Amino acid sequence: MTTAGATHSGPGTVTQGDLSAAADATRGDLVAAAIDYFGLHGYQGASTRAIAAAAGKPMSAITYHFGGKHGLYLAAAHHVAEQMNGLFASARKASATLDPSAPDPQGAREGLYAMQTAAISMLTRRDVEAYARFIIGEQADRTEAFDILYNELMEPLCVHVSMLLRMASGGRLDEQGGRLRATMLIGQLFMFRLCRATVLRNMGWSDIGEEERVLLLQAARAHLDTMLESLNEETNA
Amino acid sequence: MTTAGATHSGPGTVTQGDLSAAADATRGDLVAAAIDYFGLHGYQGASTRAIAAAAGKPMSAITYHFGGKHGLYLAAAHHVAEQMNGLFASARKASATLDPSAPDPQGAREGLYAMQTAAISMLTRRDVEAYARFIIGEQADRTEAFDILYNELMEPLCVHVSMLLRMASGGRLDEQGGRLRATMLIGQLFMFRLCRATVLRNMGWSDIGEEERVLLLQAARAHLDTMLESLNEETNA
DNA sequence: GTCTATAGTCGGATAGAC
DNA sequence: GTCTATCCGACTATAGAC
Repeated sequence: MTTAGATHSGPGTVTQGDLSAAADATRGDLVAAAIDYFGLHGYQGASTRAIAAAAGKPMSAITYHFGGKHGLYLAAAHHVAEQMNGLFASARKASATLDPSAPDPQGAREGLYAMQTAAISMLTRRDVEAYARFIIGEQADRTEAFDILYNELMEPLCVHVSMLLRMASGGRLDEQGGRLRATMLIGQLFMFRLCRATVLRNMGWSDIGEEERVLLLQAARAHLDTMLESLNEETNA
Repeated sequence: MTTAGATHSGPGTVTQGDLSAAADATRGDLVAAAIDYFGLHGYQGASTRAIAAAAGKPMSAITYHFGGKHGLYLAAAHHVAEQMNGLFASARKASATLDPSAPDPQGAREGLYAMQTAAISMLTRRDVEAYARFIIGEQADRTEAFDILYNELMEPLCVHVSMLLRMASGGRLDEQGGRLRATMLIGQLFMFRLCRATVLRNMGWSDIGEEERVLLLQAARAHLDTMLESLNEETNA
């Protein structure tokens, strides 16, 4: 969503470029509000009135820009995938140069550490809370939005983690084993996002701050290390 | 919800006992339908009309028996906690006799295996799908239903797993460490329930059947074993 | 491109017959 | 206890002014 320095544009006083920039800003505001409301209240529970009001726009703006509630929902799904990928981008870049045909177990392990750190840093971000709930909501409905999220976000993420795991295990894991372990590793941390309220009360935490993130990262790393080492031992035995 | 052999009761032809039994059956049908609809569509997305229709009752039955939509929702929360506890009951019974003051690491480990097996067996049950989504929906709203689910289900479950973990680790885990690990262990498997659609597509599974459950249990056990062993090694070092 | 006003639908709650 | 009929509010979508 380019903001492009477009001020509020009176009719007839602006160039085409500014006009579409203003339209982009409107779309961006609507999508941001939409993710919040859809994530928190579900597709049906979120009203276009409330979303538009939160974005400071009239409801008819949704019809105009997205063709209706459903179109806005799909746009929100794309945005969620994009944002989440962005949050993982730097962690993935660190291990992007790894080549499956030239295994580097230690490099792969460090790539996994980076992914864990990135995941844990997301546990406190308020925007990610809405993203996560948006994703979960789709697991049951499985509309077009599910395909968007799966293809653009979940699949690439799982494939990457799975590849790192297989490389870090020195080839001890097959394709299926890698994907299974990747899912479990992701689930370990995802739990803290999805069941945040339960986890906070249960751990006696008031928030997931710096202190808690350190504890989590230590435990997550230790789990990963022991898992990889036990796999390697089996290989050596 | 006692079914108590109550047939359809015509007016004036039944005793009081049969009347309340029929009422119980009505309540039970409504609650069962409510969990389905609330779980799948959220609080707002589920309409009382649809719930009542699914239960074969008029909408006004909800007002009469539960005072309205909200009352039905709370009743559904109680039912979810009750049912989930029931599904874990036999696994918990196996380790209920363990006494923290007389540690039995091997017994505790077997208790954890039993809990893992119980959890994995839930991944295929359709009713548990609705339960799980019901629970997740509450993590954001945090209404009275959250307290019901937390106090009656999540808290006792986490405490039990945490106790088993601490005992199995030979006292190497402190209270906080036990709870943290318990959360992570639960999350590992919960992931397969919550993101079922994603996991199925990603693993190339069409369903989580006997074959898949075995794979999962093996991996989950292996994780638990390596975690416990690494904790014990640290103690011995 | 943006907004106001309006139409048509569906939601939950309630009253009252049986 | 159970059901039908009805009220009122909130929703999405749309038409049309600016």
